[in-house]
Amino acid sequence: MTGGLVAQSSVGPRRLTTQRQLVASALHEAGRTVSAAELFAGLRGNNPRIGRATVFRTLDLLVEIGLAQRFEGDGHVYLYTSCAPIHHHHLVCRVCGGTTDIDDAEVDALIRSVHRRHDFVLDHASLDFYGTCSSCPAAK
Amino acid sequence: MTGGLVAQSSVGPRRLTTQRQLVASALHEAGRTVSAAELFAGLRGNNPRIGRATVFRTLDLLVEIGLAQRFEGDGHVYLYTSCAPIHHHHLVCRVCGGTTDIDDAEVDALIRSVHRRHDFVLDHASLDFYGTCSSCPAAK
DNA sequence: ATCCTAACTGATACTCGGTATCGTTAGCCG
DNA sequence: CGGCTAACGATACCGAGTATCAGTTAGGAT
Repeated sequence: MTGGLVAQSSVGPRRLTTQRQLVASALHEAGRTVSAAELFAGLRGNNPRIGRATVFRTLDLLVEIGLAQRFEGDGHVYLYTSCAPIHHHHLVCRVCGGTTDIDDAEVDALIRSVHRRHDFVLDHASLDFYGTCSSCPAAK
Repeated sequence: MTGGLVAQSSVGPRRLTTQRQLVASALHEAGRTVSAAELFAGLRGNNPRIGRATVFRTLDLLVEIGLAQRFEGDGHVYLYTSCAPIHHHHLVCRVCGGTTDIDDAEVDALIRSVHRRHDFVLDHASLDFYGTCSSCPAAK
């Protein structure tokens, strides 16, 4: 693994601040997809001295270095989930916000097939699927 | 086919207004994914008497009756494309905005497989893929 | 240990896509 | 034609995300 909260030459040094640790651990402890606003509200509850902008900035950073993944939420909201810094695909439940990893091979087969048949390069980052997991009522 | 611009009992009568025809034809003539704002700007150029809210309302309506499809744009923007009122999946090029239909069978196989293996009901509406088509430089 | 500097922060103002409201306009059925 | 009411345009509003900026602080240099 090459990244982390403290890194790296080409973009300038990064600093491990308490706010960043707070955001990262809050995201990790959530254990499901959460919105930036949700995370901010939770963090404010415990520690009033953290700014809204900082939460957005830190989430961007976490995504950039691969410690979080960003999803499209329903109403123009970004949702985030903590994840290992290797690429994989997700099933995202629209009801409970839970995520499940998908077998890469399955999806990669589709990607190859699509590429072969349509001359189209899929953007892996967006290959996440949305639906309802079995333990949720089909609310909506 | 059961829907159209003029329909239907259970939700009350719908009216075929000039604005709706304008929006629908503008979307159809675009021949690619467009944002509501883009569509609004184009329509205003030709006909100053059309409201922003009407464009949003009409696009919602078109999606509802199946004459348009909504995609997640990049920065919390909805993108729309005109389409036949039957369900199918798309490849959406992030560079040129073009769309290509995907063979349903291919995707349905993945859906079935995912459902069998993960107890997860995929929401068909969101099964659109984003990437770069072969005729676009990999800008970004 | 302390100093220095630039990365980082919180507060706040802003942008902008989408929605709600409301008085007016105009389909469509009789 | 006349009336009912869906749909309209203008405008105010909302809320997520971004930009700005003066103050703060991590962390390497001394």
